[in-house]
Amino acid sequence: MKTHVDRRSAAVPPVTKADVRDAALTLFAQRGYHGTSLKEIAEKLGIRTPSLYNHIDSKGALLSQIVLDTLDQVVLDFDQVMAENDEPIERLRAATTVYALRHATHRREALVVNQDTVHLDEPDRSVAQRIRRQHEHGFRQLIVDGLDEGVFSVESAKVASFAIREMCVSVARWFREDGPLTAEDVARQYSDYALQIVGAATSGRGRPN
Amino acid sequence: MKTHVDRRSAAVPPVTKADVRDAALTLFAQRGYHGTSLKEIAEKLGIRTPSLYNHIDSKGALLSQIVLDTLDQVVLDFDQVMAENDEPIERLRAATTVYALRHATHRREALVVNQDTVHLDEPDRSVAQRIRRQHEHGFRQLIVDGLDEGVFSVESAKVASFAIREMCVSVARWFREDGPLTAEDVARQYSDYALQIVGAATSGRGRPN
DNA sequence: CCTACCGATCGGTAGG
DNA sequence: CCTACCGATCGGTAGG
Repeated sequence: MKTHVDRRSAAVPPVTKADVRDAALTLFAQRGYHGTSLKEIAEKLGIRTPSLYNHIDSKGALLSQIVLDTLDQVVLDFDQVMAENDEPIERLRAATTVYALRHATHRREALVVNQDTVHLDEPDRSVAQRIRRQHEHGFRQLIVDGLDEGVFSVESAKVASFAIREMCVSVARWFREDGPLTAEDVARQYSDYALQIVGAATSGRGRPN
Repeated sequence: MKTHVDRRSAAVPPVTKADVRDAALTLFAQRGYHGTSLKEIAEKLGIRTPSLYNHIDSKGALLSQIVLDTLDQVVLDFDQVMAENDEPIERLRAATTVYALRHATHRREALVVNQDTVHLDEPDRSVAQRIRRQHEHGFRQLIVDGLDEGVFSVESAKVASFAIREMCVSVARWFREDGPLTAEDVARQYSDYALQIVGAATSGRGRPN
C-alpha cells in the first residue's frame, strides 16, 4: 500500500484512478464525506490537491462512484442468490450469508454507503435510494413467501426484514479483518441468527427439553 | 415547534439553550456534524450565527453534550435493568427492550452518537468510547452468564452480543414516529428476536413438529 | 504531475 | 440579540 510517499525524490509509479478511489474510500469511511478534504486524500497519495483532478471530476463524483458501485454489487449478489435458490429457507440463508459476508469483506464501502448516501447530489441520491429500496423489497418479499408457505413464523415481515438486514449491515461496524474471526465464520453465524429470527431454525441447537 | 421565525417583527420568546440543542440535534442527525454549519442551526432558530454563542461554547461542545448525555442515559437504562432483573433471560429481554425502545424514541440522538462520536475532540472522544465499552461489556457478560447457566445456546457470546446490540441500534435508522408501528411494539418484537438469537425463545411459536 | 490563485464558506471574536 | 469583521480552509480552475 502506498502512503505518504515523496513522489519527487524517486521513481514512484504514477497515481491511478483506483488509487484515488481507494484513498477516498478509507478516509470517507473513517471521517465521513464532509469530514474529509481533498487535501487529505491528496496527501495520502503523496500528490497535491489539484493533481487529483487528473483522475476525478469532483469530490461529489468520487462519492457517487463509490456509493452506486457498491449498491449495484449488493443487488447483483441478491439476484444471484434468488436465481440459485428456490425455497425461502435456503434463500434467506444464502441472502443473509452473502449480505453479511459483503459487509465484513467490504467494510469501508458499507460504512460510506450508510453514512454518506444522504450527501449525494441529485439525481444520484435518488438513484441510490431506488437501488436500496429494490434490495429492501426483494428481501421483505422473501420473508412474506416463507410466511405464506408456512416455513417462517414471525409477527411482522416488515420488522423482521429490517432487523435482519440491518443486523448484517452492522457487521461493518465491528468486524476487523485482523481479528480472530473469519468473515465466513461471522456470515455463517449471522445467517443462523436470521433463521432463528423468522422462526425457521433448522440447526440441532433447539431449546433443551 | 419554532422554525424560521422572524424574531424582529414580533414578541417572540428568546431562544434557550434547549432550543439550540434541539435544532443542532435535528440537523446533526440529518446531515452529520461536519455536514451542518452553525449558520444552518441559527437559521432554524431565526437568529444570526454569532448569537448562538450566548448559548454554546463552541460547535464541538454542542456535539459533546449530545453524545455524552445520550451515552450516559444508555448506561443508566442498562444498570437499572440489571438491578431489577436477576435471571439472564429476563435480563436480556429487558435490556434489549429498553435499548430498542430508546433507539425508537430518541432517533436523532442515536444517529448522532453513531455517526459523529468519532468527531469529538479529546478527551471527550475517549470518554465516549469508555462509556460505550461499558455497555458493550455488560451486555456480553449477560450472554456469557446465560451460557454458563445453560439457558442460552449460541456459538459465540461476542458475535451474538454485537448482532443483538447493533440490531437494536439500527431501529433508529428505519423507525418513524408517525408510522403504523408503536415504539413499544417494535421493542417487544426486537426483544423476541434477541431471545431467538441466543436460543432462549420461550414464546409459543417454536418450530412445528 | 506542479505552482499560483480564486471566490465562497467555515467557526469564531469584538463590541455594543 | 445584533452588525461588522477575522484568519483559515474549502473545492476547484488556469496554465504549464
